[in-house]
Amino acid sequence: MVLTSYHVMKRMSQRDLARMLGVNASTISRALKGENGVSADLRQKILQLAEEHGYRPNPFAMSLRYDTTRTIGVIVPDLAFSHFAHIVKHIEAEARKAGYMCIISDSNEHYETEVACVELLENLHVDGIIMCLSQETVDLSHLTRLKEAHIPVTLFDRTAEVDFPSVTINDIATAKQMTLHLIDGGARNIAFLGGPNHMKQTADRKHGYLEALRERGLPIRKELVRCTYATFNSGLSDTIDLLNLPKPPDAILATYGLLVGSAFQAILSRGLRIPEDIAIAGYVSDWVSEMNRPRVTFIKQNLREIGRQAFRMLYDQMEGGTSVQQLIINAHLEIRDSTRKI
Amino acid sequence: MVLTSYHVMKRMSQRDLARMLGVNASTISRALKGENGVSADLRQKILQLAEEHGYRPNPFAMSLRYDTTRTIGVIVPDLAFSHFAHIVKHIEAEARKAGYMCIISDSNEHYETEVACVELLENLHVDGIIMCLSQETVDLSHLTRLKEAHIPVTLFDRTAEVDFPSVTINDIATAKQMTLHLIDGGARNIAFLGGPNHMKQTADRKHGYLEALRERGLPIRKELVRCTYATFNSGLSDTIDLLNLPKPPDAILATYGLLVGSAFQAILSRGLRIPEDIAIAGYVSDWVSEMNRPRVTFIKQNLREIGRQAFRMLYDQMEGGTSVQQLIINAHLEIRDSTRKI
DNA sequence: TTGAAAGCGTTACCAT
DNA sequence: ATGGTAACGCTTTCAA
Repeated sequence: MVLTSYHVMKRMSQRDLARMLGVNASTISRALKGENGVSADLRQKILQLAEEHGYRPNPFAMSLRYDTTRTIGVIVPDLAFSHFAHIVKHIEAEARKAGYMCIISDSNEHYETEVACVELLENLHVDGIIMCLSQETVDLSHLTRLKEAHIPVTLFDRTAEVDFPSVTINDIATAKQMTLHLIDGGARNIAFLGGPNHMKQTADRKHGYLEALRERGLPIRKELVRCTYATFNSGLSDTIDLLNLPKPPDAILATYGLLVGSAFQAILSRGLRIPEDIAIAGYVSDWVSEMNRPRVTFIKQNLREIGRQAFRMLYDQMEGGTSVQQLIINAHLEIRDSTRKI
Repeated sequence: MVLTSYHVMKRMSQRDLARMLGVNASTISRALKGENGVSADLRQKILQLAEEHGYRPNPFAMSLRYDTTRTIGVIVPDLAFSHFAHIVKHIEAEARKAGYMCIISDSNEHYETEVACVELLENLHVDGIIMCLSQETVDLSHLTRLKEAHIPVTLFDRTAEVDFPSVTINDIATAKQMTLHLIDGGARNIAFLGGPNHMKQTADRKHGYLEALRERGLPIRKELVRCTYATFNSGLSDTIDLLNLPKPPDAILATYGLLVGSAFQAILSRGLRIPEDIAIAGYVSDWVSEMNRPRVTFIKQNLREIGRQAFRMLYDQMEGGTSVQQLIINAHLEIRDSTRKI
């Protein structure tokens, strides 16, 4: 076997300790677990010996016995995005506090990869999975399979229509707020850059956008609504298309950090000014907004809370709770320079 | 294809399959592993039954037997940084290709947390660990302990003086390049913002900075060199201090993305212009440079290659190779607007 | 070609 | 208070 060559020293097992002391393994187990049924004397000796030899329990023996791993899986569409990285960071911190380890996987926004990740995690017998769906994901059979196998799942950000516990922000309301803000700032032709239409998140945000237009009595210009599989390049060409329209938009609402980036690039490289010629608002993180010039008007999300709650919801299920709930964490508009005509 | 109702109850084990077919478990094992010693007939039946019932090997039984987990640990100082998130993403991708899962932990730049992470991973019997040291880490006993336990380790970015395989960029050369670029752009009083002095990375970058000054015959102004535990706030106050000097710097070289951010904020909020009043260059990712206005002159690192190579080096060790090597991946200067006087 | 049994580390149960 | 044994899932002898 590959491993044996460098694992020269073997770990101390309870059985080893038992042999050393000439007692039975079950006695060692009792002593180590702090159960009664061991004389104070013997327990003392056992604990000391274990300490001396650096005894560590073997988690695989435990997993094998109890079919629980105290490990959860986390699947994100793209770990390189600051948004997801932040959330993962907080999931990990929360999980560690509760004694769980995290296996992080990256679907790269691809359905096939996502399915493969789920399968791997399933094989690993993780106790539960927290995930954000890829943009490509339409078929949810990998999720329903998890449900059938009684493996707890919690979704965040991008959820499904099927019933799964989920943590999201108030997408409709925030998109509406942002759109109203743009309108009140003088915008009359607001473009909407979103992900694919099948995503509930996109649908919700578009809903909010349309509601705002309706509320202010503005016409819906279909050619200003761009919902496709979102990449930096798709955002770039969509924005260029928009700028080439006979009547180009005077504001852009981008539902995805990536799209804000490409919109910025397309606009600035054409020599237009933000916000004087065209305003931009979008769903980016505080940090991205801050680093950008002009600073981007954005929806401030509590990423720590999203991560924490996602883990808590998963934890509740792992502990036996079964109630399906949708948790909505309120986010709100933060106005910066990209929509403020100076 | 019928992995439904059976999945609901319990996982299929080889023993279960054996009972169903009225054969011995060892026969199932042989058949499933493609070993000879099973009639073609029986093997066929076994494979089909396994398929039908969605049999999946139990990794814990394997781990228990072989003391190998096909899991590696990854520890970063802050997953929320785009730099680390990118590297982790590529480590994960490479590991998955090789059939390894990743346990990601975040030390939050704290020594205690880092030690705790190492301990957890050790207990989990990961086959190896890839890590970037926290800023606080001076004592390396947790690493030498891993070495003694024959658990392969590979460091990246921030390495130690002790002999561990590592992947870094050419820190001295890139810092020198950047400094020369600033000088050649007219800067005469270049400040250096770094991490703590005990970090080899900081030492190397400072080395390159000083070498450039020497080469161009510029005096070293000690009050312009700020090396402390780097946080956004420390960077902020350091920059403010620098700006308050009787003879403030006309350029800043920041060795850490965070410090670039705080320097930007301090400078801009004082109403100074970049690069007209003060130039900035630093170690940020392409993406951060691009999002920023003005775009930041930076050292372009191949984060994918760093992640890939870090995993390869760990893999080699896990496969039995023992050679300690230091791999240096060349990065280079990318000039943008933050140092270009227009 | 197939079966039986032991062992990996741990614990629950029953016996002493 | 302690020992013995079986069990978790799988593989590896060795025996039939």
